[in-house]
Amino acid sequence: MVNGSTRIRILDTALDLFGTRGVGTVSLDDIADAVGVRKQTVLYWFKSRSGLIDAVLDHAADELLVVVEAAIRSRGDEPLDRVDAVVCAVFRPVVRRPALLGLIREVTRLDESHINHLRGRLSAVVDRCVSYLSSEMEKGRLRTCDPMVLAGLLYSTVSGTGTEPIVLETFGWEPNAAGLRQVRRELRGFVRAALEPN
Amino acid sequence: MVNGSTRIRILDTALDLFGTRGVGTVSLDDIADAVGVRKQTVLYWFKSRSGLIDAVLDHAADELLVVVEAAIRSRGDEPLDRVDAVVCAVFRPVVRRPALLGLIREVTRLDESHINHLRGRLSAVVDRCVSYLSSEMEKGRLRTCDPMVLAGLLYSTVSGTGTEPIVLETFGWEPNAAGLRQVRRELRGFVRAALEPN
DNA sequence: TCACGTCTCTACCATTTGGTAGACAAATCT
DNA sequence: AGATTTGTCTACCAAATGGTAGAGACGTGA
Repeated sequence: MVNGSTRIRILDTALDLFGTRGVGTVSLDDIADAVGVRKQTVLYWFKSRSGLIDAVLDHAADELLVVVEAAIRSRGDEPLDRVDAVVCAVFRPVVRRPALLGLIREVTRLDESHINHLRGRLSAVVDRCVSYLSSEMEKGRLRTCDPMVLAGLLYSTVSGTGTEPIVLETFGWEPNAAGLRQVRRELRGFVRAALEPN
Repeated sequence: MVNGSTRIRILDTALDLFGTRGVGTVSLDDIADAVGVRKQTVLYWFKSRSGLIDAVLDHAADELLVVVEAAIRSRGDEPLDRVDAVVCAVFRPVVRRPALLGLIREVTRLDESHINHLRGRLSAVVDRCVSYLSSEMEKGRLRTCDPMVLAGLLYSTVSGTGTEPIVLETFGWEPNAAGLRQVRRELRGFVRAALEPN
């Protein structure tokens, strides 16, 4: 594996295509064409379509973990600020790499083995988030509710907002840089309001 | 078109398959097998795959509209109760017909023509929701923010929560009737907290 | 009875799919 | 130099895909 560049180009391209068009509707030929290579080269680097999917999920998890971990450690003690930092961190790929969250969202359409693969990669962060929310609730610094379900709700809100520009457009929103900034502002306000202690 | 039953069975089955597995990964053969009929029978009732997709989107929009319209008209004057009623209404299909919201969410993966088709069917309700939120904000009975984006956020939260049980499971949630009731309870609390006037 | 519209079927077809086998060139090692 | 490993390619293949053409079963009205 001296020459990693082709492998990585395939991984990147596959992530983009899987994330924007859905895993199930992207063929090996599509990926190969986009990379500028033959399908058999893809199958040289990844022994099957299924293996490629797992590798791409790993790739995506890596990218996401770096961003989230950094945000979790940042910014003071106040939980609302901390959550806000994570929301911003997860929202950043929406602009910089829209396919990333789109791919994570594809998990619903994958089969058990790929689901468990991805779960294994993300479970640590997920557990950390849930127990953090839980401890802050006990201290009365967040609205009291079920921390597990709350984490899921937060994920749904952020990921849904980031991955469904088409839905936002239906609601009358304009898909440009200014529009994106506004969505982020509203998203942050929404989450903050939903979490403030009673 | 004396015998509508085959047509409707195809429509229902296609909605379930499209909604749970994604439009792009379901073939005409899959649908035909599930209905217990040959692919050519499907192509008799719907002149092409693309035509079937539009028809299924109509079917889904019909189901959804009935539910939402009823909820909008229900329950007193207080906007938080009204929104709550709509949230519950949209959440009901999650239990009764999980594929319904899953299909709506597929809109991101469809091509322009199908997107516009669905948009046309839903725009009336969408506009109504946005202007309702807007007027209640002016009266100071909802947290003030951009009503369009807020509507999008609400949609993302409810639909994401309903269509991604797998994500919720990753957060440690248990997928049974009691779990669903709890998710609904938390979802309602979350939305209510996010909307309360400041 | 006969013609006609309705409905589902069998028989194909061209294209695309994931995957195998192996040729060939360039680099690397001995 | 010769042998081997690495990376990409061409040439295939069987299965599945969306779609066409048309046969035949069925009931209904004249």
